[in-house]
Amino acid sequence: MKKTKQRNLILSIVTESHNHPTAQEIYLDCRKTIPNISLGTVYRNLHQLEQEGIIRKVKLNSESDNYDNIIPHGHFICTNCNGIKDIFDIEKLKSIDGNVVTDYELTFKGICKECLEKGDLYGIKRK
Amino acid sequence: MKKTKQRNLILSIVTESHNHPTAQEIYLDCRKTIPNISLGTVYRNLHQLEQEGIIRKVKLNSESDNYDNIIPHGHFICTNCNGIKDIFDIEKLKSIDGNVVTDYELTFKGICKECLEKGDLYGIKRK
DNA sequence: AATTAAATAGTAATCATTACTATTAAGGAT
DNA sequence: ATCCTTAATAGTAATGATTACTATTTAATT
Repeated sequence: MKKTKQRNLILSIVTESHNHPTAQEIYLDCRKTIPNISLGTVYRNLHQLEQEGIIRKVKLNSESDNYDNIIPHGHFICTNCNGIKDIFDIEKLKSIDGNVVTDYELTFKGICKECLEKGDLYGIKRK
Repeated sequence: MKKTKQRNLILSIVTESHNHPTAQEIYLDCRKTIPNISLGTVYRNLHQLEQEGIIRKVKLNSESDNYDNIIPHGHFICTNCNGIKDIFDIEKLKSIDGNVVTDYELTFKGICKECLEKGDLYGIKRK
């Protein structure tokens, strides 16, 4: 992976903004620095950086995907103002730091019991 | 909300399948019973049923949204076979029922502290 | 400086979702 | 049971996010 100013800029926007930006938002932000950057370049780099485990894609409230740093944390979405906060403490479910929790969504990833038992790892069924 | 055979069918597919189907999958399943059902009808009913709190939209691995029953539970996605399991027990993070957990995503929803303090509820900022 | 392969900009294509419109059919009133 | 009103539907067109494609540029190596 070659170093380019486009990739560095995209990476810094995702990791330093703490705003969970979408590809479109990253694109607009990039254009302040590199006015003729291509939207395709933004998408391609987001995929590559995600593949390398340098950033991660998260699915929040918006139609489009959001991108975030890889520090493990959850998110709190206010259903009133649509604001999003990072949550590092998962102990108190009814109320977190004064925010009232009315709903949550939890998704784990890993290797399922059946694949482990069969030894069917990295097989052709992999997406 | 009037009762229609299309809506009943869509609802039963979402709540009885336990497969977290996408709109497309629900559409194809519906066509076995109502061959000329419209894809728009599927989307419209999914939205209405979601608004009524009868079903919920979840964001899993696929490009498109998935639909699920409203019984509170998390999901376990196998990164090897892409299978999805419902998770009702959230105690053991490293290993759940024999599945190895390597990653997770947690999203809360509710009303944030700031909105509560301002009394800014159901305001114009609402999405 | 010359070379090579990866990366880019710009554009076209794809796919999920939404919008639109004329027609159909619930469900209440007569 | 028939009429009436309005929501719901089927079918199609439009939108918007993402991906694919291609000629050109550029990072990194010789």
